[in-house]
Amino acid sequence: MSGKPPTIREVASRAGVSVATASNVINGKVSVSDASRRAVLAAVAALGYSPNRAARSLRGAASRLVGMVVPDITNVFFAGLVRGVEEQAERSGYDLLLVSSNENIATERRRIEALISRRIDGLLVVPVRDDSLRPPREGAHAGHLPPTVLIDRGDEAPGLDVVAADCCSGAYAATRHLIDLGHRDIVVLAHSIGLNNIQARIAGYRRALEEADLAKRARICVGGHVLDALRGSVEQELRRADPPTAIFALTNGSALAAIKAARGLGLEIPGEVSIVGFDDFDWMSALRPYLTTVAQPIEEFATCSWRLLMERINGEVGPEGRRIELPCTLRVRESSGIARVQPRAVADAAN
Amino acid sequence: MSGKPPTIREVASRAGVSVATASNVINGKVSVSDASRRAVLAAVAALGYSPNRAARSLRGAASRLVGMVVPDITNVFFAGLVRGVEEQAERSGYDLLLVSSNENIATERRRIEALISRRIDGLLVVPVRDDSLRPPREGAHAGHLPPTVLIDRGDEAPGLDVVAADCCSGAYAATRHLIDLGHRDIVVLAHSIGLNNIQARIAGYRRALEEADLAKRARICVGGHVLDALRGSVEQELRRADPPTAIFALTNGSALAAIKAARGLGLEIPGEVSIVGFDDFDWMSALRPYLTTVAQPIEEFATCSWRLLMERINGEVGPEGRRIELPCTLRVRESSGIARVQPRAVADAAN
DNA sequence: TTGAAAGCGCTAACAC
DNA sequence: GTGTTAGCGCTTTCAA
Repeated sequence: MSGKPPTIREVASRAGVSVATASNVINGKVSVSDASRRAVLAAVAALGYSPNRAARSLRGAASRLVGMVVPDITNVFFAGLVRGVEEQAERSGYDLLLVSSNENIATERRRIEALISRRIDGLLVVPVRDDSLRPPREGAHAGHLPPTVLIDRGDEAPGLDVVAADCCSGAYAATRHLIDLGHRDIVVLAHSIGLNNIQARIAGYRRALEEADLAKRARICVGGHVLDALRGSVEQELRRADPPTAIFALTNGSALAAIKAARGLGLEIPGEVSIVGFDDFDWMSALRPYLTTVAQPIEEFATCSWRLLMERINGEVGPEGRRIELPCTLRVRESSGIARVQPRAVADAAN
Repeated sequence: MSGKPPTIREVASRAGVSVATASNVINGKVSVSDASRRAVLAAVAALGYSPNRAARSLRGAASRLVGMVVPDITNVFFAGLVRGVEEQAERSGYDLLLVSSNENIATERRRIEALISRRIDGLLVVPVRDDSLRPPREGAHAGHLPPTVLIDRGDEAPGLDVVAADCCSGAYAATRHLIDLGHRDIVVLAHSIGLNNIQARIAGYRRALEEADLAKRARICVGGHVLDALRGSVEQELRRADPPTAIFALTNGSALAAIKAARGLGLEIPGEVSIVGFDDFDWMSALRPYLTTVAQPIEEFATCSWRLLMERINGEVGPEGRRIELPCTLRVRESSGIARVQPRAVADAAN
């Protein structure tokens, strides 16, 4: 249909000027005579010319392109993050190239490679694992990463900044809230426990338990990434002889699994089992009961990580990695209530 | 930190071979001696070399890059679409560059421009408007679009394929279902009515109404893109002297608004008002009542649009645009029930 | 103010 | 099998 895109040379010849002049007009840096300018602009319009950015960045110019990697675009938390970052990028005159790693470390590596080979100026990553951005062999080559900021997950890696939530305090507050409501058997629910941020949430949970002399009753339920499997694990937990009176779901996905499990067993929320989730977003407000949850500051994640990235791209900071932790907010709503006194009896009655 | 990325020339000299040989090893096309191959591979590893794709595609090679544009990445429908397409791309050995237009036509144009200037091989777009991909001035320059497939929205545009759902039939089935349940006052809810697919849904609704001699009772409520505003519009509708007994929400966002409005007014679903939504996804299953909805075949959207795109990229089809409509599925669940007999009385009782 | 020409990293044609 | 080299589209000296 559209044949080959026109080059700057065609624009120049059509305008009757040299390519250098055409380039100068297009980039509007150097002073050009009004006649030339008009001619070039006319040629650009007539030809529908748009500069080949690949060639541009080949020549050494900044690409004004930033890559972003998230583990799962259908996760509302990551989607919100993307939206926030995109707004920042727009404002700073950058384009955002988004890819998803599908929680798969090989895919992640491959996609990042693809991004880098497009000569992006910077990289924002929610890594699959805390150490996935670390070079394969320690001490070996750095892998030529552009300025990079890790979000939500990731240890301090050499030269990489990390923006994360203060998950420990958030989880502490949630657990504390449950304990204050009289809960003694609180099970924590997670997809997996390999990630630092999940570990931090568990640490916050444990700390609250310890303070209440409940340390021995800590119970952690790990159910994997598949919704139905996760839900199955919760049901199993709920069917035990000594079922928990509260579930603290450490991610939005596990909160969903917890709700479905309780429903499936015919348990009232929060009457028979309280549920506290993580993250907060629109669709939760249609839930009955409305979920009590630990909200992460998505907007701040976006602005903060963008700021760090810009500082790195502009070379305003040293090589050492920085770590910023943003506070979470406990939003008490309807899904958490007074603990039932005799867990077992009530559970039996439900049958 | 990482200095300048190594070039193929450095790899070649370190391996003691020519750049051509290095290139041949890296691209693995031409036969190369084992010794050279080993040397080059070693150099690549040692240097952490990764080919500059910008330079590659500048040389004329396909970029194996496909761009995708969605109006709002936080919309579960679009997010699901992206996930599906990504899987297809992966399978075909393409990388996916995703950008979002934020339902803004200027942003859309700009981002597409950016994508094109990266020399993508193809483009997948859920356009902001049905005609946003049409060249500004008819008959003027084509704008040098690469092979492009429109998804979900879009008229037949010259040379552009369109993959959409058969919204008309889907909406017809939903309306029919409501009518069969005894509903006579069904209001349709939408963000706006400018889009073809929304028009098609309304057409299906009208057709069902006409068949039941209810054509005169058609009622359309348009509430904009802001959740709270939309919800306000629904509440207003529900507060009328002759309130509807059922709401047919034409998008997942408006379904959410409808639920919140009914809740806010203390109306039982489906006892006092039935709700049927559009789209289907995980979090809906935690809703009580579970939403009756018209599900669009997201997976098929992805596979089908990818297939069309590949056909275009490989030049297997003529220049005329194709249009494919995929069937929707009505999923009857809990939010739709028998219509209450005396709408007004019940509504009053609720106060 | 303008133009000629070098060269970014790479691949492909061609010669050895 | 391997090396030399032209040139992709662009920006950027450097001269005119």
